Amino acid sequence: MNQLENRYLKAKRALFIKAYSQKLNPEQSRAVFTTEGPLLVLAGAGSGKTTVLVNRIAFIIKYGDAYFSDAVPDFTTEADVLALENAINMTPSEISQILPEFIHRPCPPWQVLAITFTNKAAREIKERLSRTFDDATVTDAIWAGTFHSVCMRILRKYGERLGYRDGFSIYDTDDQKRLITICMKELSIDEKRLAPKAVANAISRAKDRLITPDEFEITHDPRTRDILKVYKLYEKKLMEYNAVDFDDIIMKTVELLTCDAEVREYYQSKFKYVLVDEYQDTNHAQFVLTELLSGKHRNIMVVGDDDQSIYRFRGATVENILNFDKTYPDSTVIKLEQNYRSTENILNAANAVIGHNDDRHAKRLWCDKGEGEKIVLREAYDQHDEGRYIIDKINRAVSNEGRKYSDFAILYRVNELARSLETSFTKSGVPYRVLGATRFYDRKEIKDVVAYLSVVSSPFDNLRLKRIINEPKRKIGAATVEAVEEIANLEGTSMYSVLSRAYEYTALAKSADKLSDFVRMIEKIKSEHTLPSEIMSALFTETGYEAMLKAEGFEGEGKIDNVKEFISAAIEYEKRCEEVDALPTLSGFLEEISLISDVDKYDEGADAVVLMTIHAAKGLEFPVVFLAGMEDGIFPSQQNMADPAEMSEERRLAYVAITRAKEKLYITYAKNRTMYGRTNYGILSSFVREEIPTTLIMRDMPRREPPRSAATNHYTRPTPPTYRREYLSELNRPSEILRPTVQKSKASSFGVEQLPVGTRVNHTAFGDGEILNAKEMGGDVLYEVKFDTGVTKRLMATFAKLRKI
DNA sequence: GGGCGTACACTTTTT
DNA sequence: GTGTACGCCC
Repeated sequence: MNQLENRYLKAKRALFIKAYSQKLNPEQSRAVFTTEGPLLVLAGAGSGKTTVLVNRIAFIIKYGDAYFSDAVPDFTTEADVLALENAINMTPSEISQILPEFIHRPCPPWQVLAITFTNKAAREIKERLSRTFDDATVTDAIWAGTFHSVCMRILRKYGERLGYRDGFSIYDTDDQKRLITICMKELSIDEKRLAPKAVANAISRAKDRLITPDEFEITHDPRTRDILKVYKLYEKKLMEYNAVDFDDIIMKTVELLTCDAEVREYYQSKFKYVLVDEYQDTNHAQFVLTELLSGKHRNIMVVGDDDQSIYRFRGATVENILNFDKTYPDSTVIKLEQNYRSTENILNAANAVIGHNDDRHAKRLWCDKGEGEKIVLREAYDQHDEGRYIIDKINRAVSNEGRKYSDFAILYRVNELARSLETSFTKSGVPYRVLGATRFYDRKEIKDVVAYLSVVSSPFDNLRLKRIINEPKRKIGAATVEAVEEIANLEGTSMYSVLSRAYEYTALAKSADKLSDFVRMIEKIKSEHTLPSEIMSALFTETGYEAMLKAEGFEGEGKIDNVKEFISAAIEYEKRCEEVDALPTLSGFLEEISLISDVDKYDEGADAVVLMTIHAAKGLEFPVVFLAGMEDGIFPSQQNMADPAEMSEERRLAYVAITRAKEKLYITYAKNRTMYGRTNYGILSSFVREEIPTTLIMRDMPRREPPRSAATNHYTRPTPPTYRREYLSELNRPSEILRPTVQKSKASSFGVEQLPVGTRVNHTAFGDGEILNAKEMGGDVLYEVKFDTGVTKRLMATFAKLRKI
């Protein structure tokens, strides 16, 4: 390389860094500009990982590999180089005017693939990119999606090469367990000796590791023999039913890319740049998948934090991130250690805990935010006392410090803790939402509608057919269904095919009318409608499902509302398709709803406290975090306390929990806790007791102990918060707040204004509803409100800011 | 074939 | 404490 070329490259690099890294720190800039070759970015919690991902994609699309390629344009002259060298003194905007003229080698957006774990993360990347590119077609062309959605896109296109037929179904863990139970029955394997759940888990772990039934190892444990038998039959049935489970979505895509050279070549050429988020949580199958997809150009960038690997129980292997530099000896490794989220006290606590783990990439988070407040530790008498304490702290901060309810998150190790917390919240009237407790798509009525849709979409789906063939009751009993299944097995056809020819079989003579009616009904709906929402509406009424729910009365009404909400989700899906000029299809809609989770729907806009597990909170941040149930046996979990590898994972989970907090962290634990109907005595978690330095902690002592009536479920009013004027205006709520003023409620002997039964009201968290019942209680009013979402809540007037509509 | 009563299970769960 | 799954009986 001659002198001129050297100067050219040097000047170019300096300029790019100056022009494009204004908002980035030096490590972040390096990660953005290192576009070529394998790159590992170790991004600590809150270190601006998404910023790097988004900027890097934008940089690649705008400038491609120009910057780091050693190519020097032919036209480079002494004058060009001088111009570049002089440009270093220019302002960034002046530079950006000059640069594109010199070096401009954009990468087409469809050559970029960004893989995340959650839809939320994918959506965030797309949203931030759309702010960079005015042209929506650019953002739409980038493949940014979850592992599963990316693979489904490939499978929908080439799945037929593996034997899948149009409209194949996606089985969730519930369907998977059902099918495994069916297989075990067929194989006469005793469910008492071998739990279907354990088999499901074993098969999932095998698929995570790309182990086919042929490669499945039988150990000295006799149960592995049975597991293998089930695995084989399960696979056979999945194929027959034209269905994949969640693990198949990855595994079958790997199989396709491995075995089909044409498909592999197509995608390997297509994806010039591959970016993988949350790499520490990838399993072996996902590791191989990313290897395959990036195999040709080798421009693979992985971002992650080995300290935040918390899905080992689902097959994630931290080794993928720990060994990346060994897998790719020519890789670049960049560490992001500056944290932009939390204060020093919080970070030091997190660092202290995670420091007890070995076998990790050494790194230490730092920040320039200052010490901040100490971590508040509170011992509660029991779970009710714990709930009251948390609510009291929230109410005080909302009244006195100008906090919003949405500034608070309550995190816990197990969903079970949400139960008692929810009771406390309902009584207090503080708006709250529980994430992940009962998932919308896990509701029976929704799953039934999905089953109907699956039958319409794919006639081979026997599992879903069996779910709804007699729901609502059509007098088609288990014996008939079994006979149909047997015929289908003998003929090698689907049950639906047998149903459509029911009169041909003497064995079905008695029920042939009913079976034919069923098929005729499905076929009629199929022929009359094409839009998912129309099919759903037709199914809902014509199958008699709606009538069945109506007959259920009160509870059925809620279910009807849920189905209607589900239908509106389909309408929204159709609208979205229209926007991008795509055809709305039933299988497309079914795919979308199969691959969506609760956290994806977490709406940061609503002003309500959010309750969720630590797992669900990963990737999120909150000004104030309460870490509840911090007792040995709960966190760390009893089951994991003996195993060092599991303890490391618990510790990483604690690290994730602590680093969610931006300004203030509360840790609470209860001396007595009733769980699953049993009361246990608890002591403070060893993570706090032994690992967080006491200098970072301030103990908040209860005023008296034990609190009066703490053991009973009695409601004790928290200190009445004084609401500031500004608070009301902040909420931008012009209409009257239907809450007695503090003065009024103190003067309880005069009673409080009580809304008549039947009044329509609005609640910040639960939406609109109707008052079912109103009862005076201790100078306050306890309302029972049925919300339009179907839930009925009991709320105290003083705290539930109900607004008359 | 449907309804009711009694066991039993119950970490975490991005998809 | 609560939800679900299965078995028994009508």
